Amino acid sequence: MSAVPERCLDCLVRDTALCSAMEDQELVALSAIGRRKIYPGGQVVTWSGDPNSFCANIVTGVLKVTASTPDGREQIVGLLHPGDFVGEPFAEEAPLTITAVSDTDLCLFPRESFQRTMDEHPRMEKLLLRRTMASLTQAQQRLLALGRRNAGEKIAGFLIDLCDRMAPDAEGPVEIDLPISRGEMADYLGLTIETVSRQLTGLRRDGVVSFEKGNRHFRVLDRARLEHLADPE
Amino acid sequence: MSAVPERCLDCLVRDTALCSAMEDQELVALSAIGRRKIYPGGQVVTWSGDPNSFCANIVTGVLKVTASTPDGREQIVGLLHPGDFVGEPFAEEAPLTITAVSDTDLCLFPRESFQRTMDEHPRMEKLLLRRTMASLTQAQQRLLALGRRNAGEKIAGFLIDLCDRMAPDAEGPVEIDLPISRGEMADYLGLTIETVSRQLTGLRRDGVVSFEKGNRHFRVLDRARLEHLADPE
DNA sequence: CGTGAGCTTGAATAGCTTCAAAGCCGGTGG
DNA sequence: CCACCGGCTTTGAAGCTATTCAAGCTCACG
Repeated sequence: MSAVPERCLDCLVRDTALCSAMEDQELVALSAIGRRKIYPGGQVVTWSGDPNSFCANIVTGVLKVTASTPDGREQIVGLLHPGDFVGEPFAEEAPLTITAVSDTDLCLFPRESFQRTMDEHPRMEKLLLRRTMASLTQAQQRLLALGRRNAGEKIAGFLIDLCDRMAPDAEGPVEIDLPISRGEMADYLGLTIETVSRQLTGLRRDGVVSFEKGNRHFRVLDRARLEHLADPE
Repeated sequence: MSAVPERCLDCLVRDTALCSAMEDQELVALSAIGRRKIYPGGQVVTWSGDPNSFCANIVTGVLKVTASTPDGREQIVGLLHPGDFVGEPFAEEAPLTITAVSDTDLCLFPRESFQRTMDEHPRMEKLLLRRTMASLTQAQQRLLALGRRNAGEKIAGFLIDLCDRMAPDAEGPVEIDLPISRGEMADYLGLTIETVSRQLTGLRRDGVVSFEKGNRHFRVLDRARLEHLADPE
């Protein structure tokens, strides 16, 4: 009988990824089929249309999930962070392209083995169901943003969401590092890079945010105003 | 010991709704907590923000699921048909507004009882997971449409999807009844009612579709062209 | 110090929306 | 059976927002 490997017991996401639904001794089953792999930033993890061989947990790093039109227009449909689950355990063909935004450490599972393991561990399956439901609700909120909000509202909403994720309970001015480039913000919000840039300089000019140490690092000076811009009534 | 009621055994969606994952004898558990209710077209089933008390299966009819901004802009994030599951079993508060588009017959379950029943019937839970994953993939494809496609592509794609749903394996000209109004198409595609109207007359003028017997009934004359308009390369 | 990728800024344009009015169609009542 | 009403839809003209195209800028890195 095999033991739970060290890489699981002291894993950074032991208590936030799907494995959090498992007792230590159950981890044997998952760890037996999982292996770690690091993808450098910019590298593609899965191409849309390829055979769908893997699922994964993110240990460190950020992934973007993208859909595109045949003529090359791109839409980022999701950004995934440490602890998040990656993939579609039931599709034969990968529906979307997945790319590492920064260097990313994944705990990979062959899709079919993962399905079997899930069958034997209902608590993990239940947790995956809850998370998938939550992802769906989030995607639905984003449908509203893409379909009905204008550029300013999209940008403000994006920054608010970032704050909530990075510093859920901060009071004063919040400092944030953007995980993605201007071009990726554009692909996330259904805008062009130029529109993103103009909206951000607008916010800076109005004193709502300030940028520092390069244009990836910024500070929210007036959160109330930002919230009002994101959701005007 | 109670028996499975007639309304379940000869239910129209016995083999397509979540119940299809259950043996006849298991249905006792579900039928014990479910009750049928008919909502007339136009009536709201759940308001976003209300306590999330119910889930349901659709027996007949069509529902729309909408999200809106505080100032009243609306986005249809999903259309649901007979056999589809409705609701979010894990949220305390309903995240979205659900409205009957046509007269709709629902098989309603109190949310908490439904959760318990699901715990005891893993096959049903598994089916719900599969369907939720599929809904997520569909929502992600719609994010691409809303974020990156123009009005003509949105309309063409919508009509193609309708054809695939209504007549998956038809060859010649397909006849379709639109389940929704122009205004609802606009809210589904992130457009205005006027733009939807203009695009549709454009398609008619170009001989791609024809409208008959009122503007809810149409015929696809040139599917190849419609597909090309939906996904140009 | 030079180079290049990523970002910003400006001007012109296109596409969708807004505002306004007229048309169509189904249902109701005379 | 026909006239009228009201909601939905179509059409037109004007306006505005975001895109496109084109420079120039910044900054990290060799």
